[in-house]
Amino acid sequence: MLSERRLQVLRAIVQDYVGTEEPVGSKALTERHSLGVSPATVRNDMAALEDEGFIAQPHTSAGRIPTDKGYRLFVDKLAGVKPMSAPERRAIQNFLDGAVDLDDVVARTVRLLAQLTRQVAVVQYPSLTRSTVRHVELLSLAPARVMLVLITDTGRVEQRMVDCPAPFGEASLADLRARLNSRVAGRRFADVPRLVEDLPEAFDVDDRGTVSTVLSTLLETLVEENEERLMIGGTANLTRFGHDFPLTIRPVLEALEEQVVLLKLLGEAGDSGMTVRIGHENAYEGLNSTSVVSVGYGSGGEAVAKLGVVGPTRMDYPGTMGAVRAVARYVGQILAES
Amino acid sequence: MLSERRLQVLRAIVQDYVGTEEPVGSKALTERHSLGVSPATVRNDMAALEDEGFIAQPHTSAGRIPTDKGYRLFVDKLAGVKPMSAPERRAIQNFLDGAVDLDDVVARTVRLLAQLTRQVAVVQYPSLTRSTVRHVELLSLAPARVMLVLITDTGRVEQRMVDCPAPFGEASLADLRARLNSRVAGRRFADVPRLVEDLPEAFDVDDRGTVSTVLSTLLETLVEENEERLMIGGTANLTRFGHDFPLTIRPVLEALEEQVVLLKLLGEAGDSGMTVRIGHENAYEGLNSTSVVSVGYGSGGEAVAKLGVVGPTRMDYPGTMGAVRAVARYVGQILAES
DNA sequence: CCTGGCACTCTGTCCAGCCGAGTGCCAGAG
DNA sequence: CTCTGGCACTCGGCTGGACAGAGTGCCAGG
Repeated sequence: MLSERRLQVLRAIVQDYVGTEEPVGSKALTERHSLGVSPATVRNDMAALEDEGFIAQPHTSAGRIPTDKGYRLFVDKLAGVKPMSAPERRAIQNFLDGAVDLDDVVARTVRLLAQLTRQVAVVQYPSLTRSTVRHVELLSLAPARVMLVLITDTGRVEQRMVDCPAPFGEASLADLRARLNSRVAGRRFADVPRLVEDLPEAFDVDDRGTVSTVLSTLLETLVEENEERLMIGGTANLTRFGHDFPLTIRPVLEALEEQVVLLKLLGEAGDSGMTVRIGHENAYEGLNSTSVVSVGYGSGGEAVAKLGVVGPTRMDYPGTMGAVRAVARYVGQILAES
Repeated sequence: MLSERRLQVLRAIVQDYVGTEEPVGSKALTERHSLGVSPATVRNDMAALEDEGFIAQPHTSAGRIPTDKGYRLFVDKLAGVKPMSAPERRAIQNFLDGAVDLDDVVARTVRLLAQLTRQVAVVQYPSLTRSTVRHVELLSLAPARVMLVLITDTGRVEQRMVDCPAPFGEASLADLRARLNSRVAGRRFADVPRLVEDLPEAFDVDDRGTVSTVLSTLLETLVEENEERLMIGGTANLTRFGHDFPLTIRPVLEALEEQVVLLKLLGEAGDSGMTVRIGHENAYEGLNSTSVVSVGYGSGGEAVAKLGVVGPTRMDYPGTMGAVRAVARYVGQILAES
């Protein structure tokens, strides 16, 4: 096991490297942190840390930089989450309070996170399946054409066109609308399939085909992967990545465009509490030199979606984690109010 | 006026520079294009073109590169729009045909444009004010809380929460819904303010306040600037910009994040036909080294919104213009069908 | 008006050499 | 057993000079 001082050395290395973006040497360390020992001792400690794989040298005779494993230890044991200051918290709240609808909430959240962390922000829309049905609306657009609109308690709205196999009268439509809402309103979307299973049976034979079509469109809308949406922002912050970034930035931008990749990334993160994935811990190759900090948010106790940031492994973990947590908390409040 | 040959020289310079990304010299030009004259002659022509401001040298004794003015002349006089090939057109159509709703249409369009042009794609959602009302829905969420949902003929859906000054009964709500739809359904959003002006008068005194509140929320939703949305994609293509791009890419990413800037940019472009803005012709400073190719699209004859691409001034104008035009045409078709 | 020739300019690159930061190891002190 | 100071060594990055290559402008002649 590593001695207390060696852990302190590691902490100092991470902090300095995050600050200066340059490999840190033994002498600089003793000058900037009062470790109470000489550079030579620190050198021995560094050699030990390197043996254990927590730090590495870019070249012989350069300072050390933390490895992914080093950051991991730092995040798990050596650093806490830095809480936001009171003015920061107020600013967050004010900024989010002005939103007019869910799109606006998500858009503002993305901007806010990107600004606070100076990194790329990712915010998932509240999941349909984990939300509650507020209302299902059916509109007749043509004799055999219906628009289906789903509204959740988090304010999310989805619409789908349905081409009916047979003309569908206004009366039948109203009937279906009423029956549907009385069964599912206030219930969780996840339960909807079960709740509407036998609905066609209540209708005339003529209408059953149409009712089934409408219901199957409804169920399709709820299929995971299709129903997940997200918004990203702050990509301009990628330019602060490093000096070599033509090669670094490219795969990251590509990953960000692939919503599937991002959704998977967020999906893999733990469901409760904050998750930090460092460098190679990310399954997607393009993100091997980035860290992802994510957390679930929701209107009540349960998370309805996730949000987080993507940044260089060399990031200010305590600060970033603090910002992510605070934003998630306030977004949850906003959603609960709406 | 420039002689025919000098225009050909300019065309050749633009083509070569776009292809190689390197300043082009007189010798290379005569080798790659059969101009029928010697390098020395071309040198004289180049000197003339430089005097007129169409080309420039990065340094003394380097080849020439086109200026913004040079590209302008190229686009206006020397190059046409390269039509898409039949297979390309089929691919576009197939790709867009799979969309399930408007968000999906826009998302697919962005991806498609980005892939075809290998540049950053920008697609504006169909403008509310230029669309036609398909339906206005009102949902009672609480005694004094109403959700307003607008649906356009282009498939766009907007929702807003309305806090009513007084409780509003189901009957009144149904009444308002019916009256509202009978007045505005099928009409253009731009006409809505005029059409609903006197609506409160038809209601009981008790309900007038609520009706007015609902209507003013409806009108606010239609205010330009708020109602415009857009989607961007293909930012990873920015990495192909140039070798120096830490500085180049940054302001572009920032501009892309500022939706206001982009909307203004698209708004300034001519309403009909394709618009090409080259380098400094763009009012926004961050985009001074990029060109923007945009065109309106719509379900019928009239444009309901715009789409386009943002790329380096050194871009393949004929090909880009061809792709943008073709995509706009097919998106229009898709919207007309839905 | 076009062409071939010529002198000139400038950039990018390559190489050598130097400096500085940082390391590893060792012997000695506490 | 741990810490410290000293010392030799390594290596990357910067500097300066030299060089080659590409391209230009100009001029005299066809």
